[in-house]
Amino acid sequence: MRVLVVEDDPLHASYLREAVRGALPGVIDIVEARDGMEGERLAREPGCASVVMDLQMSRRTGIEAARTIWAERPATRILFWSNYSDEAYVRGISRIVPKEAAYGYVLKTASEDRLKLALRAIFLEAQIVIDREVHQIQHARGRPERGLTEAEHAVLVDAALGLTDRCIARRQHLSLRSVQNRLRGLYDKLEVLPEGNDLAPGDFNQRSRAVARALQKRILNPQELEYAETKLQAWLRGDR
Amino acid sequence: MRVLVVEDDPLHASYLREAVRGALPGVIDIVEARDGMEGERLAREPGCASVVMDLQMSRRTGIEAARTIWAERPATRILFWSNYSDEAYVRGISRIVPKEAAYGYVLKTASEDRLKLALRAIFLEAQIVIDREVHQIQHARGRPERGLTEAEHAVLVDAALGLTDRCIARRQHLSLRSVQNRLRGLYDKLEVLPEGNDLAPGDFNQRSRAVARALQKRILNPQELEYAETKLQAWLRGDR
DNA sequence: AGAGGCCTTGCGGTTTCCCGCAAAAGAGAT
DNA sequence: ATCTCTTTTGCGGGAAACCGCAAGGCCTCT
Repeated sequence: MRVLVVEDDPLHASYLREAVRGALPGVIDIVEARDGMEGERLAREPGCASVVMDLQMSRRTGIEAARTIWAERPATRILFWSNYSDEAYVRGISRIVPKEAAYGYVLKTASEDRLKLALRAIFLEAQIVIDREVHQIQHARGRPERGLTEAEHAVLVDAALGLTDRCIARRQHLSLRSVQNRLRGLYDKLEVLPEGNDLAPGDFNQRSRAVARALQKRILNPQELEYAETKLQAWLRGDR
Repeated sequence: MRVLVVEDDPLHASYLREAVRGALPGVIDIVEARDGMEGERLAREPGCASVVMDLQMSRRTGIEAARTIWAERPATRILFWSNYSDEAYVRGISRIVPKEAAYGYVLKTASEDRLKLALRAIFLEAQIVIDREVHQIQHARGRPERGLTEAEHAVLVDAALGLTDRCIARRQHLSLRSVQNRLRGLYDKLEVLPEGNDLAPGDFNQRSRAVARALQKRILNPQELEYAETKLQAWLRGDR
């Protein structure tokens, strides 16, 4: 059995290496990559069906790497090992995970035992393992009152990138008014206006405020926006 | 001699501990804090004039902790040890460092020797040590054509928080038109409109686009915005 | 003092955003 | 089928953002 470790921090990488050796005695060799780009490349080597992946790396995010890995070989088992449980990450992952894949999401704050348990469950038993803190975010997204719809999220991202209502409408195949309606809903859900009383009616530009709130609430994060930006550039050139 | 280590990642903390012991044989004891809050408290202990500080911690940023530490005892020597060299960090630090303080900024990608050298230079010799990569950003800020003025930066932050032009004007003690002028300058410097040709004239909301670009260029980061948000809330309640 | 720069401010006009109102178009339940 | 509930779309208007133009203030240099 071969395991690929994708992690840019050398200290964390060596810690992971020890944990993998301890948890999985059957491992023959451990391959390491220091960013998503390299990880994608090494994942193409034969017999590399088990990956431990850090999110938040410099050159290429773990989510982007996982996207291409799963696109090429959907049966690959990936354990995401991250500092944070931002909704942005959770949403990004749950959008790309294929039905046939086993995967996991373990926080770096977890104990070594939890990590080893997850390694065995995912790579040996093909189970799904999600830290509770992460799972709660996943769960909240399902409820309509909490969390954002996929559609709302898409509009939010476009607004955060700095597109006008009209351009968002073209991109999402909606009318101008519908985009504004979606935004209106976002302003409510993100609690753009200060609670209850309106001491400061004209103090907030709701559009920009919504983006700020989404960043505060970890619904958006800069890495996600960076990825969305490259897709936007492609769209601006190609389609329109 | 006593050294305070403020670092939320246990792996990095133990690495730091070893480096401090190796570089400074005269160290009697090493105190550790796992976030900025705890760091501020422990820094008040007597004889704690040397601090190694991570930026980017969960509960309270390293910059915030450094601000209060230096406000209370400006002679404290602080070595910032960070993953990134974002302009947002560099700007934040250079705003709060007192004249009489020795300090340093070393990236986590630096070798162990570089780290040890910096520890000795700052804590024993009271020198200033800045990694080259960080220093280049500091330098670019001085030039007027590159980088943003303090005034422009303040307006940018307010806009990113979602304030209207009018509200920014009140906050910065400017006229409405001046705020719009500053924003206009920002739109140029941040290259809000796609280069040269204007294929898409009405596609961008420049205000939101400017924030997105600033995040991409690491001129703003979410932690900084979070701090600015608390200051904004205080201002909204108190002054106005 | 005068000239040239830069920053600030005001005026006026166009565009975009924001939103109430209401009609049309599904989706689902009884 | 009809009756709801939700979503989408259009219309219209008030507020904010965006920007060219120009007048005044403050600085430096000669």
